[in-house]
Amino acid sequence: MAMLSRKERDRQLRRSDIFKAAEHIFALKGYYKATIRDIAKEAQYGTGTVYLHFKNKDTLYLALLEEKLKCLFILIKEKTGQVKDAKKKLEIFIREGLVFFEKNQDFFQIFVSEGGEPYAETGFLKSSVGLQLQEYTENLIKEAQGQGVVNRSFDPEQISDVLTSILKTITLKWLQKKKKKEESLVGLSDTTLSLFLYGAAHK
Amino acid sequence: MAMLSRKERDRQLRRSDIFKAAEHIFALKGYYKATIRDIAKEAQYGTGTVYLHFKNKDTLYLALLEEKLKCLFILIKEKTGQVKDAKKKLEIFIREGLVFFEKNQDFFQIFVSEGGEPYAETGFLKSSVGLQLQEYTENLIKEAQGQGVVNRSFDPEQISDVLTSILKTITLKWLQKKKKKEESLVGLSDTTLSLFLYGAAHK
Amino acid sequence: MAMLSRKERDRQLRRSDIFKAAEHIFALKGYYKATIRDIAKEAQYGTGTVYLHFKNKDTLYLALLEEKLKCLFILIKEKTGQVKDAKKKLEIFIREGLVFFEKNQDFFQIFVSEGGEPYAETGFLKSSVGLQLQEYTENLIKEAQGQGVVNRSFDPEQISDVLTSILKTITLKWLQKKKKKEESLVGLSDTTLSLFLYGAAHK
Amino acid sequence: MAMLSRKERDRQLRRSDIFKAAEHIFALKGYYKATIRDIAKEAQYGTGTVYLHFKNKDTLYLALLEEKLKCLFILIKEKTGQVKDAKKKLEIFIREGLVFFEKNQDFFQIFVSEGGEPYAETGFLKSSVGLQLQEYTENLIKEAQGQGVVNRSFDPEQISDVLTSILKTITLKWLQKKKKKEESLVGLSDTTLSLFLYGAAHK
DNA sequence: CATGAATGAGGTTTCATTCAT
DNA sequence: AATGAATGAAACCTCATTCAT
Repeated sequence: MAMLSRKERDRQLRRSDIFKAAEHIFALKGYYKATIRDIAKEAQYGTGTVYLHFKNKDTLYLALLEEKLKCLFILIKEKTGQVKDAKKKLEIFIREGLVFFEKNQDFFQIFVSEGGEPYAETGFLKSSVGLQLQEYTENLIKEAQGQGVVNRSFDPEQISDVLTSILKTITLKWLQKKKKKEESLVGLSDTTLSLFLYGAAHK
Repeated sequence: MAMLSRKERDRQLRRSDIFKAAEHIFALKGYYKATIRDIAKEAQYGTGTVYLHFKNKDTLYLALLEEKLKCLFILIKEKTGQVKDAKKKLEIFIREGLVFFEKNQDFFQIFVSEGGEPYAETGFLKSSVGLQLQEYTENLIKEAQGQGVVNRSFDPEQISDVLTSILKTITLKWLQKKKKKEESLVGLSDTTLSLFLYGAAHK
Repeated sequence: MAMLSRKERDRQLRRSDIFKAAEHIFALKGYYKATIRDIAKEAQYGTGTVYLHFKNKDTLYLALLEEKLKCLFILIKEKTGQVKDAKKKLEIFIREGLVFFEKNQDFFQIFVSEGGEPYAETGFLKSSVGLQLQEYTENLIKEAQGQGVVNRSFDPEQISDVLTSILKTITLKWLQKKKKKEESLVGLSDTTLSLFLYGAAHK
Repeated sequence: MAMLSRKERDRQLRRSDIFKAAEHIFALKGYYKATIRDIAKEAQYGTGTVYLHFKNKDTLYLALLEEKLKCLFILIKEKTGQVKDAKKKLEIFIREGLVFFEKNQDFFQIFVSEGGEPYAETGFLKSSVGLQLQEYTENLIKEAQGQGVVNRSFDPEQISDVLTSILKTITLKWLQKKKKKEESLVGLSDTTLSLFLYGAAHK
C-alpha cells in the first residue's frame, strides 16, 4: 500500500507539473494559441504524456479552471464560514479574493479572459465549481441584505456579479500598474469594500 | 470626382457589409471559431473579397472593434459634451452606454469576450479608440471629482474602469435574463448610477 | 453557361485526378498505410485540395469504391441486359468481369483487400452499389436456375458469392503470375465458366 | 532441468494467453484498430509484457497466423494422411477445413481480412506455413488429377486456390447467416464438395 | 521478469492567405 | 475588382515501442 500511495503521489505530481505549465502557458498565450506541445515542453514532458493525464486540450483547460476555482472556493468558505457579521464577511471575501489573485496571477489572467473561448460552444456554461462560487457569493449578498448591510431592493444575483466584477477590475488595474508601483494587491481591500458598499461618491 | 466618390462610396458599402457580417459571426462563434469564409458567405461575397478590404483576420477584427468603439465614443462625446453638471454627465454616460449596448448586442458580445483573443500577443493592448474612450471616461471622473461628485481620494483611472466594468456586468446579466423578463436595458440606468455612486449599501 | 460547364468540368477533372492517384496509392499501400499526403502528392496537388473534394479519408475511399463498382455494374448490366439465355448471360458476366479486372488492376487490388478495413466498424457493410451488384448477380443465378442452367437446390445467394469468389481467385492468381506468362486474363473466361458450372471434375 | 522446463512451460502459457487475446482483438477490430494495449489488457498482462514475447505488432500478428495455420495444417495432414482415395481425401479436406473454421471463428475473421494489411508491404507474401498448406492443397489436387478425380487440364495451383476460396466463401456466408439459421457449418461439407467437383450446374 | 508511464513520430484535418482567372 | 480553388503550415491526438523501476 505504501507502493500504491507512492504511485498515486507520483501521478499527482505529474498532474500538478502539467497544471503548473498549462497555467503558465494558457495565461501567456490564451487558450487557442497555447499548444499542447508548448505545455508539454514547459512541463518538460513529451507531448503524449499530457494525454495520459487529460483526455484533450479542453479537458485540461476545464480541469485547470475547476482546480483553481475550487481552491478559491474552499479558501473563501473557510475564511468566511464561521463569521456571523455580514459586513465582516464581505470584508473577508474581498480580502481573500485579492490575496488569492495576487498569489495566482497566471490563473487570474486565464480567469479574466474567460467568457471567451472553450465555453463559446456551450454558451455561457460556467464550470460547476464556478457556479457554486457564484451561488455562494449570491448567498453572501442575501445574508448581507438580511442583516441590512446591503440594500434589499437590489437583485442579489446582479449585485454579487457586480462585486465580482469590481474585484476583477481592481486586480486587473493592479496587474497593469504592478511594474510601476510596488504596492500589494491586498492593500486595496478597504478601498474595494468601501467602493462596493458606499460607491464612488462616498466622502 | 463624382466617379471617384461613387467608387469610394461603393467601397465603403462593401466594407460596411463585411463589418456587419463579421460582427454577427464573431459574436456568434468567437474570434477563433469564426472563419473568414463564414464571414464572406454571410456578407454574400467571395472569400478573397474580404482581403481586398482588410489585410487579414486580425485587422478585420481590430477594425471592427475600432469602428464600433468609435461610434460609441462619438455618441458619448455628443451627448455629454455640452453638459456642465458632472453628475448629469455620469447619468448620461451610463444611459447612453446602455442604450448603445442594447442596440449593438452582437458587438457587446465581442466586446465582452475581449481581453481574450487576438490581443493575447500584444499583452493588453487596447485599440486606440478604446484608449481614447478610456481616457475620456477618466476625465469624466476627474471632472466629477473636481465638482465634488466623486470622492477625490479614489484613483480616477481605477474608478473609471470600475464604472465601465459595472456597465458591462449589468448588460451581461440583462442579456442572460432577457428571455425571461421583457425589460429594456436602458431601464437599468438609474440602478446603475445609484450603484456606482452610492454603492450597494445605499438605503 | 459555357463558363459554368467548364468550371464543372474542371471540378470533375480534379476529382478524377485525385481518384486516379487514390486508386494507385490505396492499391499500393492499402487503406491504412496510404496517407492523404501520399495521394495528394501523387495527384500533384496540395494536401488540403483533397479535402476540397472529399470530406475525409473514409469518404474518399468509399467514393472510389462506389465509382469503380458503379462502372463495373453498369458494364455488366449493359452487356448482359439484352441477353435472354442464362448460360450466355453467365458467360458474358464472367468475361466482362475479367475484362474489367484486367483493365483496372489497381482497383482490383483494393477490391480484394476489402472486407478489410474501413468497413470493420460498420460490420460487413458493403457499399450501396456493391449491394446492387451482389443482388444483380444473385438474380442472374436465379434466372439460370429458372432456365435449368444452375441446379435449383443451391442457395442462389451462396452460389452467386461463390461465383464472385472464383472470379476473384482466378484474377488474383493471374496477377501473381502475370510476369511469367504473357497471357491475357480474359482468356481464362472459358475455364472459369466451365469450372463454375461443371466443377473441377468435369472431364 | 525440471525448473527449466517449468519455466519454459510458463513461457508458453504466457504466449498462449497473449495469442488468445490477440486472436480475439484482431478479429474484433482488425489489424490496425487493434492496439497492443487492447491485447495486453484482454490477456490481463502489462503492455510491455507482450514485447517480451513478440518483437512487435507485426510479429505477433504473423506468429498468430502461423500458429493457427499450423494447427489447421497439422489437422489436415493427420486426417488426410493415411487416406489413399483422392476423392475421399478431398471430402475430408473440406470437412476438416469447415470444422476448423467453425471452431476458430475469430481466427477465420482474421484469415479472411487477410490480403489486407500487414502484408501490404511485402506484396502477397504468405506466411511460410500458409505456403506449405497451399502446397499441400496443390498436391491433393495433383493426386486427384492423377486418380482421374479432377480434370487434368486444369492448373492444379489455380484449382487448389479456387477450392480454398470456395471454402472461405461458404464459411463467410454461414457466419453472416448464423444468427438466423441454427445450422452447423460442417453440415455444408457435401454441398461444398459437390459444388467444387461437379459445379453449380450439376443436376 | 513484468510493468505501464513516457515518448514522439506521424497521421488527419482545418483554415488563413494567395493568385490565376 | 471579385472570386474561390489551391495551398501547406501547424494543431490535435494516437499508439507502437522503450525502459526505469
